Amino acid sequence: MNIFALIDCNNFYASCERVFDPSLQNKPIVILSNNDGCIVARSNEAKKLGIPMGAPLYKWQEVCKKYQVKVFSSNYALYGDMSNRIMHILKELCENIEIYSIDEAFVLFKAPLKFDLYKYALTIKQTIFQQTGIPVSIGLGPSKTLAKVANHIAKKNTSTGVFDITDDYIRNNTLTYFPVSDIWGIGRQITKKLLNYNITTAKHLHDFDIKTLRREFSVVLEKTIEELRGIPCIELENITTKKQIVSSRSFGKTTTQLIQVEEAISHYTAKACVKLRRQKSLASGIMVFIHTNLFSKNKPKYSNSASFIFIKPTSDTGNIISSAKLCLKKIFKPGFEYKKAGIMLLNLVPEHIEQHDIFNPAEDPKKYKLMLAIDSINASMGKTTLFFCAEGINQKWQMKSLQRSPRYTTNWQELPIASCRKKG
DNA sequence: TCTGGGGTCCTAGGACCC
DNA sequence: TCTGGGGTCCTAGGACCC
Repeated sequence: MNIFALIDCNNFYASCERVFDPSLQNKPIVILSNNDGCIVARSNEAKKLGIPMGAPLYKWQEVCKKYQVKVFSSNYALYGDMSNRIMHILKELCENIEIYSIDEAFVLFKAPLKFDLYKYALTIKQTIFQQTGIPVSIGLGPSKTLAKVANHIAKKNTSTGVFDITDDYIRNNTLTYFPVSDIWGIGRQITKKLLNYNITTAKHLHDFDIKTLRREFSVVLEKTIEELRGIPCIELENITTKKQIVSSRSFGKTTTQLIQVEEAISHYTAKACVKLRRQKSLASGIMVFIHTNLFSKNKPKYSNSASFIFIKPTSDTGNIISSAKLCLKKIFKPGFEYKKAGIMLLNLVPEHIEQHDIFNPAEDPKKYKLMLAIDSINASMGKTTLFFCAEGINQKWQMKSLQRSPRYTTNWQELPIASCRKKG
């Protein structure tokens, strides 16, 4: 039997902060979303205080003060770099790996297995901790969904941080106590609907007549049930080319000025184009959206979007920014206080498939080379070394990030300093 | 004062065709 | 009095994930 493993970092963002500041050990930590708005990650100590995931910081400000919770802005330069290091180690230790998110990866161990998988999982865990300082948990099972379940258990109920759910007896036992809402793919809406069938645990779902549920729900739930039964339906994916690329942000401060929204849109477009070229794709179109603060009770609300289809797929930042600006002009209405804007690159196609004909000659190769040159300069000398004028210089709309820790691993000025003091 | 950002997949329903 | 039916393609929106 093939076995899936899910390797998941424990409280990843909080753990990253701790690696470089050991005084944070055993202290409650929370990490904020972009713009310092919501709490998006918590250490175990913070979870114990009852601080929920996704809560706006201002609602928990007092609790944070009272219990001296350390509050950080998100530091993606640091988290991304730590993630790369961990995935690199995994690739050295395992053959078939799918990077699922910044802090998670699936590994497929193909039958016949020639070694003790449980022991090997312990080795993986120890190696990652030794080389990066990040603790991980590992779940093992015959399907991805079961590996996820096992990972949950590994995090909460084991001393080793590894749990294997492959054995039938262990699986049955575990599913009996596992809430249906904790299953991968079962969200709030489906949990609510399942309650009508008295399904509250993973075991209930595992045992229920699959055809009945198929009629009421979608094929997605059907697959989940099969997976709980140990029949893998969700394969390991190793392609990481995106089908669309989104770049959007809330502004640090609202703005009524077209020029500022234009700068922001241009900046987001430039960022998305870098990603586009990195995965060697071309975009067939762009969608631009803007809106005011949709939570505000007393101010006028407005939101709108517009899209533009290119004559032929492209990855040229200059051209795409011009199209983005055209879209923005169509939907921008003066007098509103804009809070957020963003763009989406649509229908991405691989570079090499691009069809040329006499009416649509290939993109100017010089322009393409220029783009690659800009990308490589920015990659080696810092993201903002070269940028398009349209992105603006003041960038008054830039997000808030007041409590970011140093970018310990990616910025020369912010490297951690080791000092030794002489005794006596 | 203060409410994230970036993705995927599936389905229903409309438009259109013969 | 009676107003087809089947197929495809596209899009918007919902649900989920981290």
